[in-house]
Amino acid sequence: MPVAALIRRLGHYTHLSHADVDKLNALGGRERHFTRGSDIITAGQQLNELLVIEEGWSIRHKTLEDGRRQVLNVLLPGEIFDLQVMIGAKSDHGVSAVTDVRATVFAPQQISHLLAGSGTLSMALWWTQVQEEAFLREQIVRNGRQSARERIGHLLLELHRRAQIANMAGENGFRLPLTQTVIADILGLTPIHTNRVLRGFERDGLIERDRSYIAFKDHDRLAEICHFDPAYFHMEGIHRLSFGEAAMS
Amino acid sequence: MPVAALIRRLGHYTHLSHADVDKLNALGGRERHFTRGSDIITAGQQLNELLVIEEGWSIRHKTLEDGRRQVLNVLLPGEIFDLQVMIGAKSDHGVSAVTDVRATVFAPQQISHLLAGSGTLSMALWWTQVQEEAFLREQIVRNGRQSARERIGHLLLELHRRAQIANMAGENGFRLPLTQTVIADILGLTPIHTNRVLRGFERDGLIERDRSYIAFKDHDRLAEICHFDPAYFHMEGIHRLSFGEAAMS
DNA sequence: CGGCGAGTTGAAGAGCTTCAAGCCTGGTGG
DNA sequence: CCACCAGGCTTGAAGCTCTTCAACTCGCCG
Repeated sequence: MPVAALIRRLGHYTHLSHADVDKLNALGGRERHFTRGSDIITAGQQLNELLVIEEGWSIRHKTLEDGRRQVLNVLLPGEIFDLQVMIGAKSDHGVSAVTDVRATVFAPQQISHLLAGSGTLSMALWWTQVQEEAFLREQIVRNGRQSARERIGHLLLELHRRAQIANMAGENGFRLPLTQTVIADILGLTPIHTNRVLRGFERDGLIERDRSYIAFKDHDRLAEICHFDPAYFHMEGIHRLSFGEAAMS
Repeated sequence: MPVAALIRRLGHYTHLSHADVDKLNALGGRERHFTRGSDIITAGQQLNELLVIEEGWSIRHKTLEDGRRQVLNVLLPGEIFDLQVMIGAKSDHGVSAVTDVRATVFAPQQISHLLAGSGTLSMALWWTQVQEEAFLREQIVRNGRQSARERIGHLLLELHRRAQIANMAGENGFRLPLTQTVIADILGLTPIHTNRVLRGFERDGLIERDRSYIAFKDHDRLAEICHFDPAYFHMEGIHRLSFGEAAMS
């Protein structure tokens, strides 16, 4: 099952037929491993293969000459089918593994054929793109107009939900293998301040932490404080098959 | 020429054959006008038509319950072919006209057929998506890790370049019909501070302003101060036709 | 047992916001 | 033709959030 994580993710919002699942599994693809801290994609690199994360956490990021780093998004299993590959562009940002990562690598042509061959799968893959773009937009709103407290709470709630979709989280808690420095780089803050806010959440009885594990003690109140509304996840499913129909015709 | 702006934009990075241009023009599409300040797309709206801006400036934006607004991106002529439409999703953000806007409206099926029918056009349209996603990413880095001064300069340089691509700007200046409040909402700042920084740029001889016109007096120095590197525009052109080939097969 | 990466805490200060008020410009109506 | 109004721009002063600098602690692995 080289793309089990992708199949699981797609299954959360659409029904894949056995035939579709078979097509995905038949893709084959090469398995690759990345160790904690290593680069999966380097900024400026010519993209000629397509990657799907199977296991582990990674981040898209960009660094200024003076060393300031901004994390663009966190990548979980089932994610990272990148449009940039489809036009053979150079990557404008890097991707790094924050834990050990297992991924499956495809040739872009394999995906092209998939898109041309199944309406449902085409839609499903466009949906993954729509969702990732939505995460980027939410990141802009969060970092642009929310306070440090709101940002950190909002991020925790988003990652918890995404971890659930990837089958990596329970009802009220999850393992978050990101250092406070990485969290700060996601949110445009300093690690020091990130630390203070997290401790504040604990003091206020909103969360509990044990090593990398985060437990929500009052999920609803936290969601209210942070204005967390997961509508941007676009989980409502597909409503039209416009592109798929055309691709099949 | 209902899609002249789109054709112009695509021509900046790839060569469209006469046949391709004819196909684009044959799309027809319905012309729509929006007055300054009106909504083009409302957050939560079910998307069932596809829009290309022909003339005027607009913004993607999202507003929190308490009124704080964040602008996600600025849209110029030739832009806004939105993946969300292709899967019939509800929009997770609004789009508003900041000047009077003229746009062309298509049915998603028209674009589907286009994608299935021409490799070059498919690639060209994917490229527009790649570029828009790159603008979002750059927005995250800018707002997350740059100072107010850097952000404002960087934004001015980006918009100038994009205005050039849309044939709306000269070598060293352009008309920027955004109020300082909108600029502040793009950059996650207050209009007051935005004003102070702009005046500071004038005092330092970096720019001159006359009503909505911005002139760069020392473009290179400003670009250096703001770490502006337009690599993220992805203007280097297309290197592979993987998707297009498949779509044509 | 020593060292390293990550987390924690304190104190001082910078950058940006908030509140408040005045000004300028273009458009409107008497 | 000009008074007036509204929206946007400008400036000042005070204050808060977050950063910066510095030091110490904790847990883990060799």
